[in-house]
Amino acid sequence: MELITTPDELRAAIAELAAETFIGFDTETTGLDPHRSQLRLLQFASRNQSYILDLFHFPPDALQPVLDLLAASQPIKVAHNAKFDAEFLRKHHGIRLGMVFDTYLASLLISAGNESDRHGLEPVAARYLNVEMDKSFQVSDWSGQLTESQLEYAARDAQILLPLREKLQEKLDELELMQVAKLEFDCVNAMAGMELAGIYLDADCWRAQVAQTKAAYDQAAAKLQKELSAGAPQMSLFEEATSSINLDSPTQIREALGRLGIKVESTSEWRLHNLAREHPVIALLLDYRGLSKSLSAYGLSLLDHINPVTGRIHASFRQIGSPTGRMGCTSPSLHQIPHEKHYRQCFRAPAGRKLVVADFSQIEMRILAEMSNDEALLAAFNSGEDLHRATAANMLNVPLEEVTTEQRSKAKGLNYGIIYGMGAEGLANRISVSTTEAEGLIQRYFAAYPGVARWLQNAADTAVRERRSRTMLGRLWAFSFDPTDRQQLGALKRVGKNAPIQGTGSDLFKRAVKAVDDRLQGQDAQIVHCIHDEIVVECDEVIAEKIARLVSSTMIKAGKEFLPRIPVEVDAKVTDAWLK
DNA sequence: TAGAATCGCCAC
DNA sequence: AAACGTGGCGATTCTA
Repeated sequence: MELITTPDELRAAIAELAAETFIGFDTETTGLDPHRSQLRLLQFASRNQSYILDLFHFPPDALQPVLDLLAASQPIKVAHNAKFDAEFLRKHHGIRLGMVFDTYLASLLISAGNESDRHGLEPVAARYLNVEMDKSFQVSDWSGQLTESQLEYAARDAQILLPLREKLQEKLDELELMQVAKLEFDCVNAMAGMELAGIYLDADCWRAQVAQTKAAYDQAAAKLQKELSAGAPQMSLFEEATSSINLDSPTQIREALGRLGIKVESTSEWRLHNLAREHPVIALLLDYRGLSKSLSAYGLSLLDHINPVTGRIHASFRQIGSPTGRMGCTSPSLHQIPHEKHYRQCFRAPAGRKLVVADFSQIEMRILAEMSNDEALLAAFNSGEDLHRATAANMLNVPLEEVTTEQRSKAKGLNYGIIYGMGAEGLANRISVSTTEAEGLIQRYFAAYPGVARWLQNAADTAVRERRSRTMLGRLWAFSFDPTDRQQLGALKRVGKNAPIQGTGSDLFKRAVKAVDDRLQGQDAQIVHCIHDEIVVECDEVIAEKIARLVSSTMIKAGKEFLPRIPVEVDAKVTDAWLK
């Protein structure tokens, strides 16, 4: 291990590192938030030497060679969760990390959805190299005088990455995951940029929204409490004041309903929904639940996530958030903000700026058409007609213009349900028809789209036979369902149908995210949010229309790579707030 | 009593 | 007494 303390030593180290194909790269920082913490150490490893650069004791104006090395596409930087390091480099030194091999993402891909595998550097090194690493220094104080053992720890982290990459590369090749790995590695910079930028939330707007909800909630709670207590035994005023029903407790609600003569097995929404018309108290309960959810999940606590330095919300994105490759988002989960206007209008563009909200239209149905090669479905998309209307026409063998609103709505339910492996009962529930009618509809659907029927059957069979599935780019999900268990077999078939579609959607979307992020370089525009098939960009208002066209065309081009036989449509809007 | 498990519900 | 997929999160209830 060599501690670099002078520009001369740095030049020599860079010369050696630059000659490599791969170098290990890691950083130590004084904290986890790039906006509030400092970069302390940069650690590099070549095949035979490791270097540490202490940024607290090195002239800042002599750093350029190392920044150039990091920004260059060669050598490839091997890092564990490179997004983290990339954010600090972008924030404090204004550079984008060049080509990376991310051992964290590689490990996730190789695990193929196995939830028991952990993916920190320590467990990954243990799993693939049989090396025991002591990570206890990770949380040590990296802001003061560093001890020799801290430096050794730091160097070791970078050193292990090269042998780890070799092993992971072997596995990726073996499992034919290199294409999807490349896709993921290429997406790291876009993810880093998005997290670092964050999204602006108008706090006053949000507070007003919460206050309004709170008032409605109080009213609904009081009314519901009164109605539910009607069946309770007579109580003194004191008892009434102290022993009220906990409206958030399914158990207590069930008991209270029972006293009113309404017997229910469970108080879940789908079960209560049909009873709401018959019993006003149930409608009241559902109303209360909506407001309660709104206050707890989308209440003032969201404001706690506003970063004091930037004034914006920097959610944590997980690039591979599920076995299908969809991203995950936490702290807060910006993926589950309701789309009612009073919530989303608070996510805004600051003064002088605009948001471009762009999403792929019906992308999973298009993927189904492409993968299944179903002639009628392909034709439906290529005709440019409304998909659900065309589906209804195909199912009922009637001309397009004769399709009624109700028929279209049922066809829509089928189109969405089918990609989740839905059965007759599920469909019946969803579009409010009898199970018999639902069975008939599904039969008609498969008669209209026989290629889809064949593809779905094959996907389910393959899932049961091989207990795994792949996307167009080869992303793998090894299922842990037990096919001898009846229920799990059902789930296995449904996931077998859905995973290739949803997963290919992820592949396609990530290609788009990377491409859009690349195209926005050098412009006053930045991706600030991603939700499965939607990209939100914040930019200077003067260039917003141009950016919208750029984002849209870039997304379509990325989509076309996956869907050569189907038109790809993107709805892109320039707005002041996160609204469509 | 703290953490795990479950319920219920938001997104795509 | 559900079973159309993927997730996260807050409140309640269970468990040791």
